[in-house]
Amino acid sequence: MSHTREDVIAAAGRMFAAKGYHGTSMRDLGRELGLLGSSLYSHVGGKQELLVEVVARGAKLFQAAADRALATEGTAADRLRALIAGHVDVVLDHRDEVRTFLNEARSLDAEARAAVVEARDRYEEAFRTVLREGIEDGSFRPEVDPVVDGIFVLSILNAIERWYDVSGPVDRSELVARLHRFVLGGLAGGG
Amino acid sequence: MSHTREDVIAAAGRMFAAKGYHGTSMRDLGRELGLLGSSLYSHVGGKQELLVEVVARGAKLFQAAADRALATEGTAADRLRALIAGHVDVVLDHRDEVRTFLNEARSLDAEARAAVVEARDRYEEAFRTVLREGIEDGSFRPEVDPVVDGIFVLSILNAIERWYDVSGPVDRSELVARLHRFVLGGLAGGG
DNA sequence: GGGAGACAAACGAACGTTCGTTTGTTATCA
DNA sequence: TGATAACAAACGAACGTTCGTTTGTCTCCC
Repeated sequence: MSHTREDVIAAAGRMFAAKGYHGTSMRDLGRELGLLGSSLYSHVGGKQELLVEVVARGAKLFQAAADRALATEGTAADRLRALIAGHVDVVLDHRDEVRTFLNEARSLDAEARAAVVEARDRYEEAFRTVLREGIEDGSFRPEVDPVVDGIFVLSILNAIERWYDVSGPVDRSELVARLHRFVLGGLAGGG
Repeated sequence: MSHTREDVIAAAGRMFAAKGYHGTSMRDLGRELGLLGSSLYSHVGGKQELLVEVVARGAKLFQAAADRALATEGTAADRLRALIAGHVDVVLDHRDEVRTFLNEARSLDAEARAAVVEARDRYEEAFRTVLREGIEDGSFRPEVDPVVDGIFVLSILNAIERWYDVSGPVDRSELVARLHRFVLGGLAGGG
């Protein structure tokens, strides 16, 4: 029973998400797969490369979800609802990559970290765009700031990974419904 | 010119906030103070003790702010506004301790980490209490869930440290005003 | 069909480095 | 003079990584 490069990357995602990049040694990672740390170098160039691979997968998942949501027909509010639902799906279905993407990017070397910053900005731009549309068509308050209020929305979404318990009392659809009410209320309400 | 224990803890707060606990060595920390790493042991028991001290200061600051805000006269909405403004003050005035408290607690050993979890829960309970009061007196929607929506509010607040730029275009009072509108809209609005 | 050669996967030991920490000594100042 | 602060050197452990070697599997040719 042999291991593939993808096995190693998946295990790295699990370990980095649970213990952090610096908290995970190559020997830990090997043990997770029933191997020695040194054996991982048959599949992978090094530890940093593993982090790059996991983070890249996280970035790609978010971007794909945003592209899908932006193609939604209907009002700006509809597209924002789609962005939120898509974000929740990514977080809950790919938790390890998401955690690593959100929390371990600072352990990347300069070049790879710059790519993450750019990917994150492109993703956030999707939210800013929808907010601008919603302000224009009157769905949202005119004093809404696409940048600042966009950050508020993303702050809530990016935190889900830290507290949400899949086997807890709140199921996925209730989570999305509560997010929709809170966020759209925050943007439209009389505050 | 001699250094005090408090100097070392303050420098540790700065370094842990900037580079993380694992990303900061005792030699780095000594250099920050013009000392050797080994010289720090004249003032402090060890690296882990430094983290405990910094995190404890962060926890204390948040709790004191919550106690003050809860003593505010007026409606539940007034007290929530006070909680938010108090949180912003703590974050902006004690950024290093806050960053360390929020991001580096996972590097604490089990005992100290348990204390952090408890402190955080006590702080969040202040928000849940105000939310319950606001639901009861009709300020907030009856479907508001004190736990889940409380997490939403705290997600926004805890993220401020990550993006807010003191010398940027948004000053403190505008930040607080935008937080108030967004959060109270999210809890009261028609969604 | 069966041995020879090629290949990838994994091992186990060792490398150089960095880490947190300890120890013993020196200098400073009340 | 005696405590305090800082230094300098060293410790053992852990780290990421490299190396030479072994093991198992697949392919090709006789």
